[in-house]
Amino acid sequence: MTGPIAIVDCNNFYASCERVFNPKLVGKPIVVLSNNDGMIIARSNEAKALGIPMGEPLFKIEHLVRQYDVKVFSSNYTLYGDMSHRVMATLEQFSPDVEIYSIDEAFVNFSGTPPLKLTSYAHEIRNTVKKWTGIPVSIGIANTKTLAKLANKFSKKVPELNGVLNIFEEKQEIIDSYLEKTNVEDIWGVGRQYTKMLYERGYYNALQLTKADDKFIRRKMTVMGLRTVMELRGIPCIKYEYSPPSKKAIISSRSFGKSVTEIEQVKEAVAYFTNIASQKLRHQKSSANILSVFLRTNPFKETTQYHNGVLIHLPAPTDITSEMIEYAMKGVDQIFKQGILYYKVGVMLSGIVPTDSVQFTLFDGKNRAKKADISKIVDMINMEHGAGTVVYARQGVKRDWRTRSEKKSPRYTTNWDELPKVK
DNA sequence: TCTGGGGTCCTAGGACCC
DNA sequence: TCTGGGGTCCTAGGACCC
Repeated sequence: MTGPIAIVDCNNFYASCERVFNPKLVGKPIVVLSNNDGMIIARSNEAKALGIPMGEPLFKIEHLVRQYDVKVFSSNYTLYGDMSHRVMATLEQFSPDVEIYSIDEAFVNFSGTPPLKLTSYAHEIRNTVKKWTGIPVSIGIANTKTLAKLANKFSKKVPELNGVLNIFEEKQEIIDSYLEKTNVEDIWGVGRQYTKMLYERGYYNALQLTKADDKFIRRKMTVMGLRTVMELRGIPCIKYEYSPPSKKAIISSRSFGKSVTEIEQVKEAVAYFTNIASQKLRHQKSSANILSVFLRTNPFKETTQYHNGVLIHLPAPTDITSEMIEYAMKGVDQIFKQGILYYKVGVMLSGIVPTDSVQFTLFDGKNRAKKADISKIVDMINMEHGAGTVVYARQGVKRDWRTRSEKKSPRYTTNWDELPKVK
């Protein structure tokens, strides 16, 4: 049995979040920057209309910013994360089966809704989300996830649709007309490399792709590509996930606000990222078998390039911050080289297992249990009193390697001191 | 001066085993 | 001259997503 699947996608999510608490920004071009205020990662429609591309470094569009008074923001993930929760909670009022796919998108299972009512129900959802959270969303509905994503693109692009396109059990010729109007690079699952390959072989739009030979697709695009093509044909291949499976890898990394050369600074940063990663690990009640540390220079600079990483197999799966920091420091010692301008470091935890399956060995004794308790207590204090209330000494206090973020909006919804003021 | 961070899945190839 | 076959596990690298 296959029912209708909807994708609900927030329009220009980060830019919309900035706008919710700052009505003066309505109608103004807005861009949001990556960590370090480096490049553009989100744009309002007005900014898109000015021809500002995604992923462009800020310095390359300074002239546009000045000329059109573009409002520029550093990314404010605390705000976006909280707004995301509000949107998702609203969706859960309408269906128990909400699969949160990313910070600004969710698949919603509509098996229980009569097909004739789908479109008006989607409009109702759209209006409610806007009213309750201030965030505009667009909704695509179809028989498969890939077709729902495709419908979603049109719901955004075509103003007459008012933010909703439903092609569930639509006549094949109507679906074909949408497929024909979709370039291969706009298909979910087709990226830059596959686009190039497909163009070279004369496949330009999604309709042509549905008629391609399965063996050819399998050979050139692996089973993933074949799944995409099947889904375009209306055959569901990509599962609907009710509750997200635990993460199989957890990464924490960031580029520095300035070049770093000293091993002590690298160690502080690595300890900091190890702490972040292990908190995420405990949050999903998991332990890790493998910890890897990596560091690299800035690939855009012409200084001596160096990148290296080290994979550390932990003697037993753990979720204890202090243990992980210890191993991470040894890892840094192994790969750190003198005389290098470091630009980015990070930590990855993998080989992840549920913590309840981990047995403490006879030799661990009380000491280890105590350490595990300390990690949990630190988490609790930081949750209650704000992140960073208690930190591990290794992380340093000065942290002058920190990321730049000079144009950040207040944490309107999560920080007592930064709530919007009533005049 | 200035170019993100955090994930997923698949495949090929090497090491090793019997 | 002739030099197996099948399996597992691991890692690196490449593709994709937002």
